[in-house]
Amino acid sequence: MDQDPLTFRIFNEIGIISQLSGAIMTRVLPHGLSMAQFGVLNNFVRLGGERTPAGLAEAFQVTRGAMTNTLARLEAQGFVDLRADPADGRGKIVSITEAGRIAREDALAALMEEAGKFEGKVDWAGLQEVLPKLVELRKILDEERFKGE
Amino acid sequence: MDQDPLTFRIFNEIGIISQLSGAIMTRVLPHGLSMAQFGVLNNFVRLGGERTPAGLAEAFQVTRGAMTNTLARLEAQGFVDLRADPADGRGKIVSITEAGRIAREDALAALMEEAGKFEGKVDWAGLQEVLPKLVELRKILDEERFKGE
DNA sequence: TATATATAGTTTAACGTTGAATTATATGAT
DNA sequence: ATCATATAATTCAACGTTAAACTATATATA
Repeated sequence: MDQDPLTFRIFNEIGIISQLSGAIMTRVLPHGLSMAQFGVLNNFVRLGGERTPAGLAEAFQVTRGAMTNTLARLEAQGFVDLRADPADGRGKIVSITEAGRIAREDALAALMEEAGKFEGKVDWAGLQEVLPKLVELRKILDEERFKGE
Repeated sequence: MDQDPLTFRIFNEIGIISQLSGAIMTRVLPHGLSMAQFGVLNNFVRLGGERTPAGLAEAFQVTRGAMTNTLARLEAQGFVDLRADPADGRGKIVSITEAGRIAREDALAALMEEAGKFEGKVDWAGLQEVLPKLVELRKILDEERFKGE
């Protein structure tokens, strides 16, 4: 691993961290919520208002098919509400339900508690410096997505 | 997103980068190789010798079921060879084939060429500082995996 | 107004993964 | 030597994802 070029090592570490953190979070989340589902609920609570499936898909960098799936599961659990868009026959409008707010609250608490276990172990100050560089890298990769279109 | 706690923002960026970089690499890889498959071939070339499926699974932080799947696909393409371990009736021994070496060579070239497109755009010097912090974070998450066992 | 093109959402097959169950073999304790 | 336990590998169902095909509706152009 040590002789791999920097690029690979970075992406390799990022891939593993993504997998491990996702596994930990999923294990901790209540109400059978996946990270994708929690993300949607959290987005609704933080930003308020309503969304279209297409808007959510774009916000989470995910295909519309994936968002259809996530929303269907959230709806089945009663955590979001889907209704036809009166202004656009093709569209739907998504909103969070009261049960969804509660689930999100519980989930946030569980994630925070889990994060607490890493306090002291992890150099958060160091990671604070890392964040902007990750953001920059993400934006560059993101631009590349639309090059050939 | 800006009001999420640092933890979430870090893991969120990492998750997106993982997804985007994986998509780009998969698109670029020749011979129908997935990243998982390339990783195995690359490991063989860099480190030489032979491996057991269990050893590979551990090295790549993946379940044995996943490695069984990856190896089956590599074997079907003729890129690795699987044979019974003469010293252990349960085990198998995996080795890379000549076709596997060639595929790995092609894949590495393709990945390098793609990486070249990001030269200049990405602040690699800055990312060099990021790497050790990612490694540290990964190790801590990794330890947590075995806590309750 | 008719027609072409774009967009919203869903569906489907395939992928790589997990976790749990299963089979086969090894190892260790009594 | 037997029996319990551990380990190697595989299989299976489920998940979340993608890409592509599809249906339905909107929009723009000729």
